Amino acid sequence: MVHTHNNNFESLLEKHHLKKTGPRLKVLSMLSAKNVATSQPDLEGVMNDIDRVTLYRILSAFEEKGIIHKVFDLNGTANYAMCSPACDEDHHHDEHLHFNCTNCKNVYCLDELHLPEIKLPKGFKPDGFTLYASGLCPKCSKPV
Amino acid sequence: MVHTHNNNFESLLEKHHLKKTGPRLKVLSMLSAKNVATSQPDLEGVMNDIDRVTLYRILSAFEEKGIIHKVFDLNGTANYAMCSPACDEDHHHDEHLHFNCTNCKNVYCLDELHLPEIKLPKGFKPDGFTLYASGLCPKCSKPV
DNA sequence: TTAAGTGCAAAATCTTTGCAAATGT
DNA sequence: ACATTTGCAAAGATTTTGCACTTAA
Repeated sequence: MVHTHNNNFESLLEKHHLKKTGPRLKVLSMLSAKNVATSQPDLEGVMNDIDRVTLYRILSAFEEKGIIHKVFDLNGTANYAMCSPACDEDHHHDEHLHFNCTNCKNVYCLDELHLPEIKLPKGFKPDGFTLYASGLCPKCSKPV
Repeated sequence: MVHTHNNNFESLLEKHHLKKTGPRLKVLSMLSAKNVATSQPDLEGVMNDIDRVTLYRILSAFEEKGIIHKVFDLNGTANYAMCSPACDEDHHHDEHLHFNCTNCKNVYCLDELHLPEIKLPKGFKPDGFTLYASGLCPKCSKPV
């Protein structure tokens, strides 16, 4: 996966015709520092210098542009993660696989995995799949 | 409560040591009338004679007892559906398959389907899977 | 009778909107 | 200079809590 520096963040913003502001760069570096999706509350906690409303707006702008994507965890709270390069404004990944750790509560985006083919009952015309698995992540399943 | 035939709803409530009240029976009949999961707002709309708070409490009691289960649609809103008989207080289904129609917004619970086996990266110890598919449901995919 | 359930009011959250001041280009 | 973006205040929406009244058992 890409190792992103500030320069990459800036060009990412440029690419989407968004101004390179402090709050936006901070959100980008927070999100890409983690390999897990981050919940809105957690983000607020870390960015206590950024207004809550600004955060909402940044996240929804990023989502609209295909820079990040939103995933709801098993409690229905929104978590955000960087999109892989395959995502763009018009077409996000079709298949997402998310892992929700019941111990540390982290949400892992396992975008690179392929879902096996799933057959639905007659008449259902799927255009995308999202799989949630819950259980223990590698860190939490390690023997102590 | 009116004396009635021993219908399924009443024995269901009895079984879980819940009193057979009007609001509860109404929720049960609403939910089992539909073969799709119903959102909280939709439920409120139909049950405008029942207090909103009462509805919250009924739903969470039912969920706790394993009578219904909650499923978040792709917008993160809670939808509720009757549990299959395999659900109980301690152990809901491990595998749920939900279909979210992008046209009519209905959420179908396809509990009877089996997920193919999914292999996760090393270290992940899954204990349950939930699959969301989005697209067109049979009704909406029918040619007009 | 009495514990459980309901309804209303009110608090606590969460999310959106409007607008003036600040900032990037 | 100009359009965007931010921060604050305030409105809306959603969910929870407290308490008195009602009801099923």
